Amino acid sequence: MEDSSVEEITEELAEKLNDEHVRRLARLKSLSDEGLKPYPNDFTPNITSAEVTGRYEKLTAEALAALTESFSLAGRIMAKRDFGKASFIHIQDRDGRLQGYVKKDVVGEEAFAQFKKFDIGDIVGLEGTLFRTRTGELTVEVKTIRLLTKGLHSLPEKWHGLKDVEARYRQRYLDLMVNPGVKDVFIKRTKIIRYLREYLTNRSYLEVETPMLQSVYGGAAAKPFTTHHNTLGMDLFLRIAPELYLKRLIVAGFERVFEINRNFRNEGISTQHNPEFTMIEFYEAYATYEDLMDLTEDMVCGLVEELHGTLKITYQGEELDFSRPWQRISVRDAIIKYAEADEAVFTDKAKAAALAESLEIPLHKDVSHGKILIEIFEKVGEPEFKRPTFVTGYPLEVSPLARKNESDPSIVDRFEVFIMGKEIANAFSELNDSVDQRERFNGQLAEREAGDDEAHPMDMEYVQALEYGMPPTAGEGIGVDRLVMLLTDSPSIRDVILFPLLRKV
RNA sequence: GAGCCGCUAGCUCAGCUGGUAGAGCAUCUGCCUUUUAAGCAGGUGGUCCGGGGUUCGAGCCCCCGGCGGCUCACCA
Repeated sequence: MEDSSVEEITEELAEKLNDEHVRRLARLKSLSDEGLKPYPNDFTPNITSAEVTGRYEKLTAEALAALTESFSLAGRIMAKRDFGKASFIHIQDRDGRLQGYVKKDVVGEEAFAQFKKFDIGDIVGLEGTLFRTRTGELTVEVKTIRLLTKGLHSLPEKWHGLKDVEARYRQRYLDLMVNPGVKDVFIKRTKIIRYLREYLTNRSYLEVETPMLQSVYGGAAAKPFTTHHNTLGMDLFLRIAPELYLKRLIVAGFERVFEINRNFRNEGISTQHNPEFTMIEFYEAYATYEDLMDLTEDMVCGLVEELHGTLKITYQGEELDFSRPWQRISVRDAIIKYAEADEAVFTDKAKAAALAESLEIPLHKDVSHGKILIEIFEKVGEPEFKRPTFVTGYPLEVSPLARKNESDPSIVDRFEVFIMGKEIANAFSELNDSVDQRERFNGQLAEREAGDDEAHPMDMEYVQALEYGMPPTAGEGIGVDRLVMLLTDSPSIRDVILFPLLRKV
């Protein structure tokens, strides 16, 4: 029972594995044969490396020598420098690294002989007191050290780390283990999400969860993933957005709800797109899209300041200034300005189509006027908005869930936020007129039949919910991954998703 | 989906005009009780992404395929 988990190294096995793997298995076997439990779970550290550094880094060598307190730490051996009868190791735990000094005449002959069989990559538990080395490094003088888990592979190189991009994604644990900074990105990601959650919670928003498996998908223009429920014998979609369910909850009377969760869109993969990505969507009754502009500025600026201590940050070598007020421009003005378009394109669909053609924008047959305009905007306008910009005045036809503008019925009360040329947020005053909503869905059906397979599907149950009365409401979605990219200076969405989707090997 | 680039030891990378595989780190042996990319001396380690082809001979040239990155297209 003692070593049942330690494999015998047969010739057949050794042939399959590389030399290092075989050597480490042999060491584990040998330690186990000497009576060491190979995978113990009875070691409890009482401090972490960062806590040690935080508390004792400033103490002089003399002050440390006077200290009698003993500490126990656990972590992975990241470096080992042997000196015959002594050795320096660095162990890494969740919040940092700390050096340990293992001396034969301190730990004893037998323990030292065992320690010699420990390798870089092994997880150990150690106990000892603190001292400062001649070169000034705060170090644990190790009194006892135990193997907690054997590592059977050598770690990536100590100096260059793990560079191979594919390996970094497929074996993210190695990336996180050996590449400095990667952990920080994901810690920041968590802080960002926590900030957003607290910000809305403090404004009396209720965090909810709505279905990811849906029999009718909606809330965005995108192609869905399909799946199947065996017992119900029913095909289902993975949601492309939570929108229609969150608004049902506004009908229900929650008045302020939000959800932070994954959406799934069956479309291209790029540095800006992962098939599953995280959105925060929030809905507030008795608010308008203009209220949400203020909220967005306030929330994002607060976040940037909390994370960076300033509103001026650097993204990929360019300065990015979040200072308020953010620039505002309408789709119409952006097209006039950046496409140098004639006003007639807004009233004359043929002229809009001609402009699109001159910009080499491919359009399918029977495309709506509004869709043409938005395509033109995306081509010429989007890349221009480096600093945070609210774009308003979206065409009705591309906004089937948004409230019509009162003075211009060809547009809706909607904005998107662009930063560094990328869409970060999308918000609007919600359409709460059920009759209008039904007509808009019918319009989308026509678009679908005309060949737009991302047109919004009809959702009669949603219309029925609106019929019971949804208070005037404004709602917004923010692409969390993209926000994290900006705030962690990451060029690819895969840098901010722990396990991005890859083809299977 | 298209174009370009990449894939060589566990990791980071060299490899000329086609001539039979190399370095550093890791690892092994020896020396070494305050080092930190420890040091010194000497070793081991390869499905050169896979499959075909050309050639006396292919890591290198040609064809097919795989995986990844970037750009473009679609999308957030």
